[in-house]
Amino acid sequence: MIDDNRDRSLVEWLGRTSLFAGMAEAHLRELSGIAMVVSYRKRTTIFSAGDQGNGFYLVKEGKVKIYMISPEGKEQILHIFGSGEPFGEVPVFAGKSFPAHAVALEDCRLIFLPRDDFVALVAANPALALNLLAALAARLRQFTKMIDALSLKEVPGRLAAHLLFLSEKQLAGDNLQLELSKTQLASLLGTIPETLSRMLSKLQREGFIRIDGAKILISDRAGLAALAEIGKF
Amino acid sequence: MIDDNRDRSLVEWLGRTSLFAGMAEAHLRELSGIAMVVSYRKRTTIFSAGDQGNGFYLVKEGKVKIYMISPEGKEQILHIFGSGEPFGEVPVFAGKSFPAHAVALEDCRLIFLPRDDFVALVAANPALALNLLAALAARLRQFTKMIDALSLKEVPGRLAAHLLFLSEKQLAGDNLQLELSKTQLASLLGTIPETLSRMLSKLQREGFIRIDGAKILISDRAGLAALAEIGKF
DNA sequence: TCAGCTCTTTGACTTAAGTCAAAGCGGTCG
DNA sequence: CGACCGCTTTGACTTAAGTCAAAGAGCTGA
Repeated sequence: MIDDNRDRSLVEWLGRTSLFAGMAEAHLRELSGIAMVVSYRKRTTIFSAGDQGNGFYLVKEGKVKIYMISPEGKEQILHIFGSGEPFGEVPVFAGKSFPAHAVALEDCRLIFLPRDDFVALVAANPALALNLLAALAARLRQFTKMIDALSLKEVPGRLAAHLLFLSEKQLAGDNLQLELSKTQLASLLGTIPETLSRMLSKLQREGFIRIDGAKILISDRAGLAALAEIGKF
Repeated sequence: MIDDNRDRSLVEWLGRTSLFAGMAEAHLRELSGIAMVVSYRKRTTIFSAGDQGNGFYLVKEGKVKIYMISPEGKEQILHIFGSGEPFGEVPVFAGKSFPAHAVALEDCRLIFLPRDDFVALVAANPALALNLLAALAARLRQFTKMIDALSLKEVPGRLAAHLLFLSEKQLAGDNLQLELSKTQLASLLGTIPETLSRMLSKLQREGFIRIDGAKILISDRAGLAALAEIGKF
């Protein structure tokens, strides 16, 4: 679904994403030439683990969840991607298929960049290559933290770390807002809703936080930081 | 420690690594011009999490372990790298510091590539950039599997998957050889030696494998595959 | 060769977190 | 408005895996 009317604004938008920041106008035009804008309804599958990847995506509007599922149905969320973020690049550069599933968490508008055209563009454009390397390296760093958390920290530690991360990201002092349902947050933290619920109560009982639905107030930041650090009570 | 006498053979060796395969001779020469050969004794720290990364490494000889440690001392191994494999690239491209620790598992000879020189080379060399992208994407895929295993599979499932992986890698039919001490293997699988020992016995008792020290014979490949798939007994 | 390591195994026990079940709480859509 | 459906919470129970302790096994080097 190529939409010629929007080429101009698409070029501008692409230039503002971290992936394509700093690219010459001419290259951005080429890029927009190969880009396809596609839409997905909430809860629609974008791709599944094992699918062949013929290109990758950039979130224009909406939110996308990348996740894995065990045969018994337990879900582990790897990422939640929002506007401006790329996903699905692994098969483009490493070959093979997608290692995880992608689903639209909300109605989405995505930019799809077909593999071959895109690789040609990367080969001709060092700045783009370096931006991509930075993006993948940042994601490796994030996965490293996730492995660290899953393997070396208990649930309260992971939760504390996540709350501190959110508070930093939202720049709202000690107030923060959960951006996912508690069920989804549990899945992101590698646990289940019941356990998450108990741990949130526990953190409140011990005076670290104050819970009001999806709003949380950090009342003992230092304590929370200590908990995130050592990984357990 | 630049060793001019070895420039010729170094160029040839670099050209045979997957990272630099397919690069023009001229570029390989440039590369070897910025490369420093450094040696580390067994058990020596190469870098620690949090250290500034001024470049990255390529294993020439020996084995390197990349790992994290919890405050209580539990270790989680992320990778074991051998000859020809690069490590420590994350801070080169994503900025910031190393996310994990690196130690020499054996006496090692490493190639160190300083950041700035190397980035310039990447910018001038699309083939190199694409090789690097492939390497980082492959590592992301591997981490995805690791997160899947840690979060969605129990220890026997992870162990079964690892044994099948080893058997495939070693191309020795149903015979395989553990390449790490069982303590280190436990740390790679996200568990502890006692648990690993019990699970190996259990797999043997149930007829999946036959253990003889570090040699293991797969006696029920299909069963092991099923176990690796569903993740638990 | 044997003293002193580290690695591995086994046993008894503890514990974090998952399972199962049920009740409460909201929204929202006929 | 009210019935339904999904999300959340709570309680009782189970279980996988970690902890602690001790004994064996295997190497290594004096």
